[in-house]
Amino acid sequence: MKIGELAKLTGCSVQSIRHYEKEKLLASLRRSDGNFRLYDSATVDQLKFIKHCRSLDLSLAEIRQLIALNQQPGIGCDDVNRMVDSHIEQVALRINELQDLQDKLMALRTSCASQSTVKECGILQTLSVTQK
Amino acid sequence: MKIGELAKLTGCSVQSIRHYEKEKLLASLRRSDGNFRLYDSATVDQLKFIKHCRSLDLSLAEIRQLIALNQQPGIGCDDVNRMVDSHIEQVALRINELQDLQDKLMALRTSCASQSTVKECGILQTLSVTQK
DNA sequence: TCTAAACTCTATGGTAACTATAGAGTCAAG
DNA sequence: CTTGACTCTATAGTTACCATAGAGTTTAGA
Repeated sequence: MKIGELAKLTGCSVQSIRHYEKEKLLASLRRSDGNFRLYDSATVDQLKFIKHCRSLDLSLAEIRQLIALNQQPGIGCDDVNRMVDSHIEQVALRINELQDLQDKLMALRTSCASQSTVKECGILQTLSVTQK
Repeated sequence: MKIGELAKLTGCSVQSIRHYEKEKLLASLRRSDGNFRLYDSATVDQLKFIKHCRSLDLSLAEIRQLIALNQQPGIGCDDVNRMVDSHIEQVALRINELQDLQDKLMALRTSCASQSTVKECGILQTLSVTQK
């Protein structure tokens, strides 16, 4: 099949697929006489794997690592566990950051009564004050 | 004062300051005979304002808007409120996304017993399965 | 006075994971 | 045999910077 059909089957955009190839996440492939990329059902599965990983916000570099690990069935999978653990940690950190941010934004929001003018706007005044 | 001192006083990097200038967040300025940028204490305040906004994750475009609004003291500040509200909404959305992600990652993590091999790794198996 | 260190300048390329575009070539149907 | 749909490569854009190169400026010490 050609790239357009692969895209439809997996829900990836054509450009993403070419991007993954450039980033070496998709195995080297055959080309038609007219230089079109040709794929088979194995590629569909590979791409779905990648898409699943991306939906978990794993980076392309991490996915590349997982693919490499996957090709050494015999070795221990501690590395896989470590990657997922560290990813969970990153996400937790980011959630905390965003919650702090949310608190600050809410506080800021209460500082301006609507119907006020820019001159008296508590938000702009607050933003002009040096942070602690 | 020159850019290095401004950077020290505000905690911004020299490059950031030059970047803000290019993005028209800092007013046009004087230059020394040797073409060095020269600043005064008003710039320190402007830059602190910008830094405060950035700490709230406002984009440079949003900050540019706030600065423009700030220069029209008489008009209503509904636009300011709207910006902050929409920002709060964006952050809330992102937090929800990340929490969903966190749940998925935790579930994934439980699918692999440590001491397993890659071949049997529940994580890799799970990732290979098509998503709902 | 000379010189070396510290500072500044502009311009450019890199980051992440794509999207969008241009300009050209390929293929299938009517 | 042509038109439209598809594909190709290469390039620029997104965001808010950071890093670097290569050049010029300033300042402090010898």
